[in-house]
Amino acid sequence: MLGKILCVAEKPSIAKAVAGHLSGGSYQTANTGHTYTKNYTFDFDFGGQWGRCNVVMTCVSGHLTGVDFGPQYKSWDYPPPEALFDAEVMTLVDQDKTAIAKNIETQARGAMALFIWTDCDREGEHIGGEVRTEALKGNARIEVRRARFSNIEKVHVMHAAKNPIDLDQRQIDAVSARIELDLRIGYAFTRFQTKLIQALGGVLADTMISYGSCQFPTLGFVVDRYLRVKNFVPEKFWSIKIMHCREDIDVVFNWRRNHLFDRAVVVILFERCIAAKIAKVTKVLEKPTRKFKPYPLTTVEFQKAATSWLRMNGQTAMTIAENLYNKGFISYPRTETDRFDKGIDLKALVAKQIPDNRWGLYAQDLANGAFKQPREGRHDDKAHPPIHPIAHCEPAALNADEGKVYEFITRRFLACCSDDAKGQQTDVEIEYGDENFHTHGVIVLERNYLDVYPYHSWNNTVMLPNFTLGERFEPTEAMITDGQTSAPSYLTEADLISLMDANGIGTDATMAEHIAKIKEREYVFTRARGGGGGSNVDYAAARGRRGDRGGGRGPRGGGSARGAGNGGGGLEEFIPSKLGMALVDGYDRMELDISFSKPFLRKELELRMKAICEGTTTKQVVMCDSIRQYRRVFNDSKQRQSVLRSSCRRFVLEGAVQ
DNA sequence: GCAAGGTC
Repeated sequence: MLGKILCVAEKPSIAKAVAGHLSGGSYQTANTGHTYTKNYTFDFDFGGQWGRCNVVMTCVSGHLTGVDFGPQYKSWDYPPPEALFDAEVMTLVDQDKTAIAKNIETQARGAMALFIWTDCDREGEHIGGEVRTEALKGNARIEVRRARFSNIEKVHVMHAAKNPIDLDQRQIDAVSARIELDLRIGYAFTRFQTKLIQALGGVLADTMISYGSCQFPTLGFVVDRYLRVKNFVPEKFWSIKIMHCREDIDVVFNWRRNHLFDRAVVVILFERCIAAKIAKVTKVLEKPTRKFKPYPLTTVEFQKAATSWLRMNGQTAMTIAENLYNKGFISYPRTETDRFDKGIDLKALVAKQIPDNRWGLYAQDLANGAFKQPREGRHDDKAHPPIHPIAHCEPAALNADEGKVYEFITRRFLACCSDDAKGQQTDVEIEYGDENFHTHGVIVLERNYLDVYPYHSWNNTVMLPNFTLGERFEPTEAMITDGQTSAPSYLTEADLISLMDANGIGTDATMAEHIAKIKEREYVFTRARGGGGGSNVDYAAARGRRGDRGGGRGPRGGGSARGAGNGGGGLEEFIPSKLGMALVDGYDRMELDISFSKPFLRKELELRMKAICEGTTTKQVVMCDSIRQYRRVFNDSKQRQSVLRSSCRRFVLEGAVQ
């Protein structure tokens, strides 16, 4: 009779893949009482202390538990919100996960060991801790180990199975600190500001005004850019442009000084050029150049591309990618990794695209020898490869939006496996009077990846006539040009995602949700770029539109209905509502120790989590310090609440423009 | 009625 080992992965796909590798493809499948999870049974030789064992491989579906306050904190009236900073927090298995928890508890009975196969990131470690808790309920003596793996190639999985490590309690602690702090500050401030602002009445009387450590900085980015556009003062400038026609080509030479803000100075310098009459070629440089193929695709880059090039919002794009993943067409869509692991057979993946009638010939070309190893980015989450197609998919099998996403992911992958585009560039510099001018030409010689990746273009090519170093010529024309500095643009969703990414707001899997959330709360709205008159839409009008939808919330989770239509093609840009402006303005005027509309608070939490992981501090210390800090900010906010109240009155009820 | 993070 063989000993038993229970293996638990973070999600069904990993459980199935690992079971397949360890069993050599033959395992028994049993239901668990939960729709998405299965138990796979087989034998495997773990070597060392365990030897050949009977294995049950199963999984959870993300986090097993959630946190909440006790029933005595249900009311928003009593006790006051600040009580939530000390209130006991309960950790309970989610309602819809009880069957999963029970399955682990049951399977742990009679098992010698529990092997945890959750993703090798911080959240995965915490999920591993949740799995351990359930297993120990069924078997207090079970030995708990953790498999360390960064991809699900067979060799790698086998190695992970035979070389388990321990769960990292520090990472578990770091995540549980984050969970508890987000709950306390989120609930406390949501209740505080909602009650405060609802009391103003009018359109605000029944508005939910949530606070979250990710929502507010996201709103802050939108407001910050809005104000920069609004407060922008254009400045006039002047420049000198030289034209010369040779070999029937009109060449434009641009001024090395670019432009100056003093017209009189430009006129003097221009007159000296004219007086000199003859220009002299001081530099002619021809050299090869290239346009680099893109990096392997991360989730953040996928969302930026989808919102910029595929005309859909980030949330819709993610939902579609998840569907394609669940149907087995693409790899896991939540990844920070922008380099392919050495073990992965990229050529085989390319070959799978040969049957396609859009890019099949191109894939064939790569397979026939044009294949180039993808570039290696610097990010590796050690849990998932870059997003790539894993099976060919006929267009007819997908709806329009799914088709666009699949096409993008596939073309991106083929582009990664191609050669860079190559060209020849020419730089010519001239001296004219005391001033220097330059021109730049490019000829594309080999398009390479551009042939399969229409999202990039290299069309700004300019062919230059021949110039010789040291030659002198009289320019055809010289003129003073004028212009003015222009305001930055309002944020696009891609810009917003970039800012969130750079500032550690949300994760690849949640950024789109935070953006959707601040739209749902009507802190911000989007409109087609160039639309509107430049002032933000009235908050009351926005509320009226919600009423038109029948008073209910928008379709839950159903991004596709609204996400697909972007008003016929233009890029969408983000504008704060009057309520969004009021919130940022109000909290800014309160001058709290730590700004709510900036990413500082979240960044601090991230640093504290990192410190817990590195062992330089503990969860207890972090909880104590953070709660003290939050409570102080809360008390300050309460004392200065009239400031927030008057901002809301001014922006929303009295309709101030700014 | 409130958060952010996993995942289906």
